[in-house]
Amino acid sequence: MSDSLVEARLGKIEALKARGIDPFPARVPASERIDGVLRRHGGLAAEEHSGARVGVAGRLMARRQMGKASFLDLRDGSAKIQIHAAADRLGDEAYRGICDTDVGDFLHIAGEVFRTKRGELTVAAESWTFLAKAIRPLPEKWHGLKDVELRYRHRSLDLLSSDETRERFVRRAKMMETLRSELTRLGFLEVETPSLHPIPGGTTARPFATHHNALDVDLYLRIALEIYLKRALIGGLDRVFEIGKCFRNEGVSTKHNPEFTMLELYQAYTDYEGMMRLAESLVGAVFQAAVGSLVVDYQGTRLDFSPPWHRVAMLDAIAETSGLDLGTLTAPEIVAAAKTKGIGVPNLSRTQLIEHLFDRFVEPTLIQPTIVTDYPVEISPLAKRRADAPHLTERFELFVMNMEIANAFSELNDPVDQRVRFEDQERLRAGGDEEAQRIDEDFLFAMEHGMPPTGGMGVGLDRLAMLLSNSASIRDVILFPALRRKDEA
RNA sequence: GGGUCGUUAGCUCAGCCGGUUAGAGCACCUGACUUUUAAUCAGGGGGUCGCUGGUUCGAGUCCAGCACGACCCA
Repeated sequence: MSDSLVEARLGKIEALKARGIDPFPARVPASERIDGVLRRHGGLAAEEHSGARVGVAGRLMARRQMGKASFLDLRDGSAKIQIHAAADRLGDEAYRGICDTDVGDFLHIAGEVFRTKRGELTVAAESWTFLAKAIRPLPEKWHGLKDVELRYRHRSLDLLSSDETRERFVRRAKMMETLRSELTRLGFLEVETPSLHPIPGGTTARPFATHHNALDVDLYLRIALEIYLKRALIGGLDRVFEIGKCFRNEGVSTKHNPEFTMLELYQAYTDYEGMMRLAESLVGAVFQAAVGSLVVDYQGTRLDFSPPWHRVAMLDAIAETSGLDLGTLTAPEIVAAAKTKGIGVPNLSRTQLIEHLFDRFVEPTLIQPTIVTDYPVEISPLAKRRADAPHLTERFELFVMNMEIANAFSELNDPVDQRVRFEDQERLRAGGDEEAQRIDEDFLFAMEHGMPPTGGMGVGLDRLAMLLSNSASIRDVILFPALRRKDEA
């Protein structure tokens, strides 16, 4: 087994100790990040010596040994640099010591920066220090980890051996940084709200349930950030946002992870039209920062995020794609109309039929960024009704590549209507719909003291990160995605 | 939940129609080598072929079940 490799490495640890060298020292000689060294000495010509001494610390990634001299590749979190170790410069004992290190170990190297005749910027080691020992070999240096299961289960190794994987998470970090700086610039305040909710609210989804022993109450991991953020907004924090994990006890797929990251923001004195403009500008800023362009390739499809995005009302989109003009048709009339067009549909409520037809005909067509507006009131219990069509709401969802990326409303701020909506949801729950929302009296109590007209939006950041990093699966943009437990032994 | 495919050394992969002791490259060990960069050259060690059962004179290979994963579908 691999144990022979591990045992050999453990033997090296003992050998280091026997020579009085700590294989895991706490102190590190002065060092600077490798990218800084590369930048500062980038102007050196081939075979030119800088005369400058530097200290660098990092992981040994490769070794090319030629007897009494070796080239090593040392990498830190910023970059990689070549080290030249030679017996005549280091002395025989130090050279033998550095030859005894393994790829994967951490070393500190001090020496002069020069450029080799082949043109590679290199540190000519004058002294070195052991920083930490690795007792298992790194993945294959050229192919890295190809088995996706290993990549997800052992992400540290994937990150070490794949520049593409690193780049995905760099882009994700730029996305987060840009969202925070843009929203802050616009006067939004970042807040944190509870993850443990007595009533899982803000959307329809199955929650994870847990129990607080000391308080002896059942609690749920949040499925959305919405309700508490609106309570903060009612309190006068009238431009707020939160970036946080939400949890849904549902299936796992290339587009779903049971815990995922949401951005939710609420802005008083605007509406869903304002949210459309904000979505365009925020997403644009993110693409500009992380990719440098509003036009990107995603899995072979060219996506153009330049504003304004296509906008279409839900029922219009259904009419365009299915040929079914639902108008004010009742559910049985819709089923009949579908039949005359040769479309078989299940026997559902009017709203469920709308959702069904949308999923079946419209969603597959939504490739370029598209804002779908005017959702039925029954499935939008927290959104304001359209004044001219009270069965519809001022709500939109952003779709890209058939994926729902964002969801936004003119927020319902009428506490009387909000109570009616909750009661409608409770009726659905009583009728067996486990995901229907529940009356939240604390939320209503706050709203009853007055809530300003508000636009709010939620953005699925993992999916946005997929688009930014050309990732086919949500697992590629989550460092440690949910996987089934694999029993050892 | 259903279908298809996959699982062989630490990693990347071969392994044909079921037939001797399961191979290669990287990594590792030994030796040579002072400008290499997937260094090179010579030699060596390393395997519960995912797990369990079945068919067979004989199973990495065929069959069934299970586990894990990927993709597609609901």
